[in-house]
This record gives sequence, structure tokens and C-alpha cells, in this order.
Amino acid sequence: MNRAEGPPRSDCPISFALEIFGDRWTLIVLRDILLRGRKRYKELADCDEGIATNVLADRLKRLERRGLVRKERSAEDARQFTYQPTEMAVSLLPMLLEMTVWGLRNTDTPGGPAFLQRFETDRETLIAEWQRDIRAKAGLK
Amino acid sequence: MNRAEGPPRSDCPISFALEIFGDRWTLIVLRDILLRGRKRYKELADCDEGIATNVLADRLKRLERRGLVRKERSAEDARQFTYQPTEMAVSLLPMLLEMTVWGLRNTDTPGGPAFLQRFETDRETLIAEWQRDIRAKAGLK
DNA sequence: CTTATCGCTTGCGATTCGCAAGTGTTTATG
DNA sequence: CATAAACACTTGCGAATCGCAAGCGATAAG
Repeated sequence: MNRAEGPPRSDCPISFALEIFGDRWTLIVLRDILLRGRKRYKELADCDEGIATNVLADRLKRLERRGLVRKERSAEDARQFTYQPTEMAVSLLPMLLEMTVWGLRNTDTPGGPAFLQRFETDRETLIAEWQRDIRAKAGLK
Repeated sequence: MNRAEGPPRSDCPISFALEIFGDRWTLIVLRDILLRGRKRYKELADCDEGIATNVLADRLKRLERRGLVRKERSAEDARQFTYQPTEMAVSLLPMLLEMTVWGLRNTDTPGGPAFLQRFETDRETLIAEWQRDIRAKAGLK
């Protein structure tokens, strides 16, 4: 189950980004890792959208090879692995939040307006704090 | 050639967004419409990445049904159609630009640093002006 | 020593993909 | 007016990818 590991389609940065996460699942996995603090395979496997285990395994491999995720054996339980975001993944947060904002503006999600309010007034701070938290939990810097 | 027109996978705004453009081509088409001012099928068909015509036709249909694109017969030439972005598409610009920024930061693209410089100092203005231009060309507002 | 848990891998049928060729409608040309 | 060209798709087809279910190997718990 592999695609798009060939030469880049063009030198456009959007195209480059899409070659990494231009599918229906990769950003769901990154959302769970970055925004929901999930680290283990099992935690990622029971995401709200119901990802298939083979697809999850494939996406994690791809993200690792692309340098967005770092895989480590768990210290306590040797059966488990942790998937930690790298700086490259943390730097995706602004885009992920803009996507969230767009989604919220075009649906009626409970809690949407409140988040939009906070985001519009405090964007820079919100992003900086969020990134700091993620880096801390991931043991970055 | 149709998928994901069923019920939403969850009520997450990111998941909602991915149901619309979570694939390798939809955002390429939107990039060409929004950022490169392309309107006609032929213009969109010869994008840098080489989209297949059936895929392009499918994505345009989907974007129209989802309300991101408005299809109209050309006034001058009745063989031609124009695909204009709606407000829902114009409001995607911040996300598209964040994606661009992320792509530029993680590749070495000529002209990248210059754009990043401008974006970081002038984000709000840049976006506002860009959106104004797009709306004007699309006959919005 | 047996069973349970975790992180995958495999098999399979269905969907989606890229590519090439063809179709219908409208415009330009002789 | 007849013919050819341009435009916007549509169709066919083989290959890749998908979701789903079941299985497998390694580690941990009882």
C-alpha cells in the first residue's frame, strides 16, 4: 500500500504538501497526534472516523519516512510504541488550525463560534502556546 | 468516479474539510482557480502536475455540488465554461497560504524566502488584498 | 504454562486512479 | 452551406489503493 514516493509532480509548495498529506487519512492521524495528544498505535486506531488498521500502519510509516513522526519503543511496555511529532509536524499547526477555522465557518459545530472568537482575537498567542505545549509533550527542544 | 458523498465521518471540522478536499487533486484545482486565476476547463487541464481529464471533470463537479465553484457558460464563446470561486472558496485562502508557507519552509524553492519574509511581516494585509482581487475577478460582492 | 494485549500484516472484493481514445456541441474556415 | 477545428467532457480499461475482517508474532499478565 504505497504511492507517491516517486519524483515530485512539480516544484509547487502546495503540491509538495499534498504529496505528503493529500489523502483522507494522513491529516486525521496528525490531528490526533498534534491536537489530541495521542501517541500509541491503539489510541490512534480508535479515532472518531474509524481508520482501518492497515491504512493507519501505512500512514505512520509514511509520516516516519517523511520525517513528521518519530517512532520509539515504549519504556514501560515493550509491546508498545510511541509516535511523537517532529518539529516539521509541529510547524503544521497553523495550517491545521486554518483548516479547522474554515471547517467551523462552513458547518454549525457546537463550540464553533467560541473558538472562532478566540482564534480571531488571539491567533499568534494561541498558536505559540499550543506549539509550546506540543513540543514539551513530545520532548522537543 | 465518486466517493465520500455519504454521511460525514464525524463532526470534526478537519474531517469535514478533508471530505471536500482530502485527495491529491482537489486543492491543485483550487490553487489554479484561486491563486493563478484560471477559469476555463482547458486552462485547468494543463496544470503543472498533469491532471487527467476525467479526474478534473470529477473534481469540478464535486466542487460545484459542494458550493465552492460556480459554473457558467462563457458569454463570448458558447463552447466554453467558466469556473468561478464562491465565497466559500475564497475563504480557503488563509489555509492555502499556510500550506504554501509550510511547503516553502520544508523545501528549497527559488523565491521561497522572499515570500516568507513578506508573509510573516504582512500576513493580514496580504491575505485581505489577495482576497479582494480574487473576489473582484470572480464578480463576488 | 496459558491467555490476553499490542502492533501490525495478509487476503480479498470494491472503489478509484491514470492514461488513451472517443463523443457531442459550438465556432471558425473554404 | 459543408467541413474542419476547438472545447468540454465521457468512456473503457488495466493497475493501484481502499475498507473490512481475520490472522500472526512478540511481549506481558495471571
